[in-house]
Amino acid sequence: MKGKIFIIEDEASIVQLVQHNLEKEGFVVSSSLNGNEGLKELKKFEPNLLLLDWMLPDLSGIDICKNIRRDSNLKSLPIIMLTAKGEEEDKIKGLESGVDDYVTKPFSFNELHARIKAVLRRSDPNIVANDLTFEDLKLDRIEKRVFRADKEIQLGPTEFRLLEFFLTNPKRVYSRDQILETVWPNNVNVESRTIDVHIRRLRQSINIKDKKELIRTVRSSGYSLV
Amino acid sequence: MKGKIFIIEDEASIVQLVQHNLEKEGFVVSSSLNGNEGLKELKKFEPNLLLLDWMLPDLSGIDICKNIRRDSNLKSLPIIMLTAKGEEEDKIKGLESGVDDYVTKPFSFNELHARIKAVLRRSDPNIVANDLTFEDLKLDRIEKRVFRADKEIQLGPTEFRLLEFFLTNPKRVYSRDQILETVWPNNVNVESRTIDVHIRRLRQSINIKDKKELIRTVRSSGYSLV
DNA sequence: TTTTAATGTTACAGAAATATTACAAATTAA
DNA sequence: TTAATTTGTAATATTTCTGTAACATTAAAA
Repeated sequence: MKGKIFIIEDEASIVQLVQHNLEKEGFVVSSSLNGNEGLKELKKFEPNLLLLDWMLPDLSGIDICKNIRRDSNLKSLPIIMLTAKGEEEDKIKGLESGVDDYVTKPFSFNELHARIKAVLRRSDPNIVANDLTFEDLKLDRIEKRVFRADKEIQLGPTEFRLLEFFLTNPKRVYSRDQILETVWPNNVNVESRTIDVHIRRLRQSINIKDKKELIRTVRSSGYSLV
Repeated sequence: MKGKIFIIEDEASIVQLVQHNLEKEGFVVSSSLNGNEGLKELKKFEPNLLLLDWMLPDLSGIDICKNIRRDSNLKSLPIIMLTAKGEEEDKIKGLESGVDDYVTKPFSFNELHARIKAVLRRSDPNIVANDLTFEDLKLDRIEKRVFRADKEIQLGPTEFRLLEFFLTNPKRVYSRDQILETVWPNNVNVESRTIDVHIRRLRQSINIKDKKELIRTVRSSGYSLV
């Protein structure tokens, strides 16, 4: 069971696409095209997460949000809001009124999916897969622990994110730029060579003598997990 | 380069979502919200594939289709049509008028993506494939690995690119100049004879005893995969 | 056959990419 | 605050790759 998601969004085509994709991912999904009805159905449906459009014909997203936070049964329902490009003020209002995250339209499904997983991971950990494994390597996202051959390994924050990144797509070769984009916070400028150093640190931590090297260097291309 | 895709579809939200997702996948995408303009832009854009809505405000999908098939430059342009649920008759008409495949709304992006790859693989194979194979030779572009008869082979960066190049058009004979242009980074000046050396290195790596030579020398013309 | 042009082979020096180390600044914990 | 940890970079070491030149071999032409 992957959890239940409710969508309140007035653009039918968006609802269809998102709903279809989420169902393919194993979520149980229900939706409503307007705010007032949505609120009612929502209470019956008891979702684990709500996708909420910010611009609705009847009720505004902020009203729905407040309404939910006032309701003791829904108080802790995670909400991801869908905003149109440039509605920066709304984002701020949204975050103030208790929204957990936001996604700007147009968004790719992958982007939305990643946000949903991230939010669910915080609020409802056993709904989402939290363990990444590869061979005798295991990474627990909840407890932030890493094991090699059942022995716990201590990693610094950056090395943890780096390994987490590699584990989401083992074997695939990533360039330094790709690694930088994904593993480092946005708009941070670090030398591309810096990655070599972190790779070195990660290698040192996860390598066990007599066990094979897990990180492969692909000259002129990047690195991958092997 | 993954290829260029043009979209003619009047629902802006669908266009946005599909375009965004396709661009994330590495395609170059352009689009138009109506038929007449679309046809014009299409000719300028020169896509590898067209996504065509069947219900447009001005021109019908079938008209566009016929128009395209009549144009000698666009004759072989692969078309995937987007139909609403239950327009079965249209599908038949569509296939008769030269559509390559169709997708029924609402569709998941993955579904669409799969269709696109399938159609492109037929029409324009080297745009989409990540695995290149020829006889018992296999090159994986994602993992950057090469196998001969299921045995992994280690190649340097240049030899890898060289083999990748040959694999996109096996059997075809390439002159040294053509090889140089494509395999070497632009505005690099290397002796044409240098290629002989790399060919030699590649041969040494991919040849297995008792197996036939895979690279053929065509005296005074160049080399090819055989 | 001899000659000639094209390709094959080899070795090697410089270039390029990566690995390693050390350290100071920044961040976090105590 | 001090101490400990983490980070990014620069400097240096090491490894691997590249291009070329010199010489060898082969195939076609004369």
